[in-house]
Amino acid sequence: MLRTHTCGELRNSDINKTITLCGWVQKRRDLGNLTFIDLRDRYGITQLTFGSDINAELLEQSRNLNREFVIKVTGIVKERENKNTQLATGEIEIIVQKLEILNPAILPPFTIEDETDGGEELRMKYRYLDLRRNPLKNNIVLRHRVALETRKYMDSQNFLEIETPFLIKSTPEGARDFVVPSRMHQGEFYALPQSPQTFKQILMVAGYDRYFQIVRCFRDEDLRADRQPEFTQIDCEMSFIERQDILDTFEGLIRHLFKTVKNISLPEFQIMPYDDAMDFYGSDKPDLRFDLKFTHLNNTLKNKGFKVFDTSELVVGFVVKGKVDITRKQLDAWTEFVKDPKIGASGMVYVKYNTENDIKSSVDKFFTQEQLKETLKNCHANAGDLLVILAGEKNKTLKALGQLRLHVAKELNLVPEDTFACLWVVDFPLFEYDHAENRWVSMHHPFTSPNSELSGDISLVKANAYDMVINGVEVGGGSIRIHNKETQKQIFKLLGFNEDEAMRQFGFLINAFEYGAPPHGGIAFGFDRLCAIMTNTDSIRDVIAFPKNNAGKDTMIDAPSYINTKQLDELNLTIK
RNA sequence: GGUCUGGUAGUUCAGCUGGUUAGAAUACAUGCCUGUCACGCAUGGGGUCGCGGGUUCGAGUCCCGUCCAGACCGCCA
Repeated sequence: MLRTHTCGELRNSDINKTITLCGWVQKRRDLGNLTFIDLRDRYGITQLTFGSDINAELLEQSRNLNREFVIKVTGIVKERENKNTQLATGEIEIIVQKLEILNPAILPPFTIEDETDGGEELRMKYRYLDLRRNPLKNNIVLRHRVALETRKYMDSQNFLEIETPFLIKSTPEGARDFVVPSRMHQGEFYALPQSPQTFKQILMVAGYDRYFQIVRCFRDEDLRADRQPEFTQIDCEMSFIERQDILDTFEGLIRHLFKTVKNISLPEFQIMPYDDAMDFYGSDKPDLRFDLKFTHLNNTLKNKGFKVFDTSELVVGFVVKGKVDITRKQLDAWTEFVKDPKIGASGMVYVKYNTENDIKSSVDKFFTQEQLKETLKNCHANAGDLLVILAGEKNKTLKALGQLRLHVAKELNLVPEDTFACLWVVDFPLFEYDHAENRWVSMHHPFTSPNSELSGDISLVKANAYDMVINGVEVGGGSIRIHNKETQKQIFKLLGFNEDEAMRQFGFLINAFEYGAPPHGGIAFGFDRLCAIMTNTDSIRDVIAFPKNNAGKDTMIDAPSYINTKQLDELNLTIK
């Protein structure tokens, strides 16, 4: 060992000890005949002191120490004349007796500080420097602890962590696969798994009735702040269970993680049907940290002579408490927001509940004070509250109002910090219609079991599926699976697979089910998203050591990149 | 595939309706300084204004194209 201690651990109790530290030069403060150096490692910062009255030669050498030099010092721990309460080691300093430069460093392109001056692009290219910074380091440490506590909890619940292959078979359903050409079987390709879905179900058939894995998954789709081409899931599956067992087990996991990692005791999770989530929050992943719950207003506002409402399938709104004095300018901005083509509403109506006898709205011409008052009463509004209303085609309007709800909450600072609103959303539709492909597709995946018979209007069939939502982010989702061959065939048929095709793609699973498949179900958590929520960051890049950028590139190693002709020849591939 | 925003010193940015030698902060270098911890003070170096084309007497600024980055839509069973 080159060192006796780390830069984060020396305290008053260590005074007069001779110690050796290694680390990076964070900062030099040169006062002439006295120089201070902040020495940094993973554990913290310790101040080194060089003085002309201690050792003039060393003082001279200390002047050569620039930012990010890697050095080793031996010295005596002394109590500081001026203590620094900001620093864990702020009561002591090291009077250096011996200095060794282990490695000099060139000037870093941005400052290695909590508040760095570096932009995103530079920080990605020099990720090893970015990772030296506390905010990122703390995230990486938290991620480790979340993984560790996940394993502890899952083990305590009798789950086995079992690895599944990365080189598997491509299936056209769902997201695009990353493919890997096979050299030994030219013209054939492996696919990287989008999830270990089929393998974990086969493990259930194999009798490993409680499986989990912290596993990398791959999807070749466009990226977002919360989407990476490779990402990590906590993938889980259980046999001989019902939905409630899954909800209990994994609410337990999340509760354990928040307790052990953040010392937060989460309240009990709400269970909300998908239809309610859409009807009252306009989202299948409602953010329940704030209210702004919708009220449906067809009864009070439709067929009263206002054409826009009368011709709309749905009139719906939400109350913003105490915001009656909001400016016209802001209301106009909200209107513009919902009229944006990607939101898609055609306008916004507001009602200002000034006092009992003074109600002002943008539709005063069409409604009486009494009608407006009744509407406000319906919404449980009080004097001083503001009501905003959208109208139009039902699903579109609900989603638009849901977007406005998030926008308003953010703009008016209605989102409390350090709060975690967790819920289960259940009873999703089993299918949704893909207008681009003109066919029904699974909303979750084709192994999800239905809640009812597969007859009649299949758009009404609910899935035995569930999502866990925290602060408006879908952190996990799963379902009770189909373990019955006939149901599975029926689903494939409804999805437009012919039997040959289904057998070619999923024959191994269908065959396995014939050898005694237990009733089973599972869930997968987005590990990166979970860590992002626990660290209060918006981008999962901040909790991944080496993420890809917006375009799916790793700018540090410069990937993806071209391969040479020899490699292409071996694979019998040509680039067009 | 699309929409929007941005690209100016090592870095983060300012630079108005086009008009002298493109600025600030910070970083860096040199000098001074014995209690700093965002140390201080003084001095100094540092620019292909992303790239290409166009308009103009004149372009960092306007127009077209292109590249790069970020956010979003599509997409993500």
